[in-house]
Amino acid sequence: MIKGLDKIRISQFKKDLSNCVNVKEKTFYNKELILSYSPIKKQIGFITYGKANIVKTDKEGNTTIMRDLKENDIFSNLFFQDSEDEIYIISNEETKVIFIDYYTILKNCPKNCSFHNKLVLTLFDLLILDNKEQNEKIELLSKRSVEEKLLYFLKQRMNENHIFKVTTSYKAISEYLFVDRSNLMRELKKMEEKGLIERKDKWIKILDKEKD
Amino acid sequence: MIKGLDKIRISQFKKDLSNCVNVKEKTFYNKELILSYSPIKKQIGFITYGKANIVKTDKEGNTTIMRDLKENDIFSNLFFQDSEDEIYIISNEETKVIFIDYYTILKNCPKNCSFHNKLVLTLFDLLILDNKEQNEKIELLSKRSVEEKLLYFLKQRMNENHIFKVTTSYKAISEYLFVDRSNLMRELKKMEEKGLIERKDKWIKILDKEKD
DNA sequence: TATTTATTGTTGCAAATGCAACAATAGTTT
DNA sequence: AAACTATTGTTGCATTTGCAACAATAAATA
Repeated sequence: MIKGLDKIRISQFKKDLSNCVNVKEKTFYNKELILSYSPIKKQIGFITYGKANIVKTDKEGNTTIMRDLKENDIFSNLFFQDSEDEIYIISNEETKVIFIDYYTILKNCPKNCSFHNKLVLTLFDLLILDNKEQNEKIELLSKRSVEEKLLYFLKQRMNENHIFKVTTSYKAISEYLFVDRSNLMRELKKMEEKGLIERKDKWIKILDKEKD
Repeated sequence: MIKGLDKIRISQFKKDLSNCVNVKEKTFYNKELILSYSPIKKQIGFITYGKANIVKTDKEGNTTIMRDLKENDIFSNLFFQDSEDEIYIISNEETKVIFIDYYTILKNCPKNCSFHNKLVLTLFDLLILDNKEQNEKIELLSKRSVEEKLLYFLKQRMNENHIFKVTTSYKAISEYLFVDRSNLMRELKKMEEKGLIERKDKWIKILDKEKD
């Protein structure tokens, strides 16, 4: 899960955080607004528990899921562009988040504590991780067909037994892939006929046909 | 151009860099390999001059342009996933790059200099900027039609007079948008007929029809 | 439990897209 | 200048896609 950062370091990070800067952990329930764009209040959030989505709403009111966020993921309204579309972070279930004010990171620690530097370095690592995940999404969206998008998505998320369980909904997946839902269903059927996948309700087994 | 970081800070950053850690500025000419994926040598690059592309090549040999990079942009092989596809950074013209070894940033500065902390903070800011640009690319790719993709792309890059000059080629743009080139040309013609744009060779004028 | 709401599954159809193939230019090299 | 190469412009066509509309389930709520 966390490749670049080990768990010990993460848990130490959480402890250091409260030592060093003023942080508050907040709990959100399903479908609550965690953070939205703000040109003034720049915050970094760190998910300690649960799941959330970065959701975009354009001026016509169409919403799309930009990113999936999970435990140990970092996010910030710093990342959002000043745009016509509105971007929110919405909890997907009970979610706990630590908020860190951006400017308290930038300025030197008032307590001059040794944590501060470490804090920045860890945030740095987390940012790099986030960057990687964004790259992944760009790769996903670079796929030309729904089949390719879906296969990439599934392979990225399947377990050791090549099984992926739809925990959200097919609707949510279609939004994440930016494709039409009904077409996604049609494509799923085609892929099953082709022998690329097997499907039972919300379980999808990816049959690795691609050996070269 | 650089919104979050002012120019003074960037130029100070460059000076500090050479004071603090071992850096080398390298010059690349057109279409040279600047950086590729490496699980061992983790480097961060900072473009001081010129333009470059992040280019992906899949196992079938299809190449696509993942990102555009320009002066003051940051990049790193840290951002790349361990994947079947190969990712390179290629210069697009004469390009100067400062390389910083990732691990020299993480460990404390041997000289214990005050620059070190500032260095990390600036890198932090640059990473956030990069993150924003990635978000922009995700937004671009989230558009469903070629017309929408193209309009988003053009509006993002047009000057005050609503003019965009194709400095690279239409081919390169089609690769950047992950769409078929011939279709892009067709779409350009349609958009001209619709009165959305005006076009003369490599100049495109975006006519802002969208007033609500 | 009955009712309401959300999701899933299906299909016809028009529109958009990618592909292939080729001509016309523009740009480069010999 | 001639030859070569890369880019641009065009088109027909098969395929893919999104849209709309509706039925069948499943899930949530009264």
